[in-house]
Amino acid sequence: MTDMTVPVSRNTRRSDALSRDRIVEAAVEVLDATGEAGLTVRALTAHLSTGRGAIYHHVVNKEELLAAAVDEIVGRATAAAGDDDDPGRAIRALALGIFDAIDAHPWVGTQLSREPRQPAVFRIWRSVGSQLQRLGVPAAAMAAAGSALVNYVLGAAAQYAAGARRATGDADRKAYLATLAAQWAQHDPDPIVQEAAARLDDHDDREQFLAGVEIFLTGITAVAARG
Amino acid sequence: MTDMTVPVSRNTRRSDALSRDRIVEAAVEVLDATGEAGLTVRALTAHLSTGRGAIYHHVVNKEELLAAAVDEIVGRATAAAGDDDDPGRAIRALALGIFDAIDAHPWVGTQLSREPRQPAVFRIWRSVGSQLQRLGVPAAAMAAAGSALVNYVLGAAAQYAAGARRATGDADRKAYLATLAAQWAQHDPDPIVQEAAARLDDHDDREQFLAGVEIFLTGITAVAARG
DNA sequence: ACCTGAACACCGTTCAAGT
DNA sequence: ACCTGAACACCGTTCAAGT
Repeated sequence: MTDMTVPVSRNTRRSDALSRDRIVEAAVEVLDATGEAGLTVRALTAHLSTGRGAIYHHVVNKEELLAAAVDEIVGRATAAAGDDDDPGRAIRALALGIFDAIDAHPWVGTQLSREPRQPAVFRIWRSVGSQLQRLGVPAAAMAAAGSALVNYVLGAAAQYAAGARRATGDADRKAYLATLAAQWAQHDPDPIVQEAAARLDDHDDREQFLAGVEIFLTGITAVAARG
Repeated sequence: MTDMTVPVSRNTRRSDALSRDRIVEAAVEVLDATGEAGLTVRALTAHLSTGRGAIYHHVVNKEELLAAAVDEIVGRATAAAGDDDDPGRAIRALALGIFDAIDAHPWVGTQLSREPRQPAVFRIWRSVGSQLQRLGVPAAAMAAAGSALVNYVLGAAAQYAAGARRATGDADRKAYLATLAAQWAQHDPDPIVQEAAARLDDHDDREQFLAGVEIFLTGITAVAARG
């Protein structure tokens, strides 16, 4: 069993005033160290060495806190990938940035698809929309194109997050996929499932995620051209 | 004289043995009536008029129970939409079947994207895979095509579920989308967001979901042809 | 074998009381 | 104003005890 305890803050500057930003930062640390289930108000107050009620002085409730933590990570990812001259490359970079953020912080993937009205989702919509516009997608097709890409990215995020949750790093992920493939193959005699399982066993899901983005880009270009 | 024997309970099914199927059926009823948060072991035992521990005689834990409830609904949806001669039409029907199932049972949408290793997700993979095969997607492209489509459907499922959770029926959903659009527009001055919000206000999300399926089908066909 | 329901080890959130 | 921590109203799960 791995030790799941969160290290107590290096130096108890209890005299610092608590703030929303400090609480969100602490939430990210607790989530990274112990996962979604590990973020309890009690764990958070222990990490900040304060009382439970103090949290509620700066944050409405746990849901809002989680949304803020997700937005923190997604904000970094979208900011890091926005400055490519070619909009197609910018979209691939944006998608990969989100993928890698979820690989590093699996709780982000799960939380992103739980609530469409959260800041982080607005942020993704905005980035996707601006790149699709630069790509030349006409206004009439924008809503369909944007939601197709956003839904794909969020769907993939949630699915891959389950793998990343159990296994971070390349080797671990390969092992996870092998197990998953075995489970599928055992669970279902259908030849298509068997085939998919066999391929799952030795593919790179980061590459597969990108292949999906490629399919979308090809589709949106063709649909926009004939629409 | 009237018969004075008071029936202990009109619900004589109490004497029926409890079974896994009966428990799953009851879980679906509780979920439909009170939503995800309403499915507690206590509520379920009340609905079945039994003790808490009895549940654990037939079901491993709450997570497995939820997965079984989701599979029940998704099973009906995939069965209803599998017999079209044209694989393209069959895929659209399959996607719409899942969309409508989530509209009627919003908790399905949220739960589907939470765990890739659940029976309902296998089921969707299987249906999608078999139709893509009939569509002529070569084996080498199958994993990418399948995961693109499945991830899109699951991502959309989760996003639309949030709308359906608050508003079932056409009029309510329109009202929800109008509120969401207003919230976006207020939250963000970016012209692209403003544009998206304006369109969100008067579109049909069922139609938009289908437009996304169309984009992916077009992309898959084009990529498979040149691959 | 199947079921019961009290007990256990947790939750998020509130609020009178302190500084 | 900001913080504390006991108290409240819940959870899912277990298990000795009953039939």
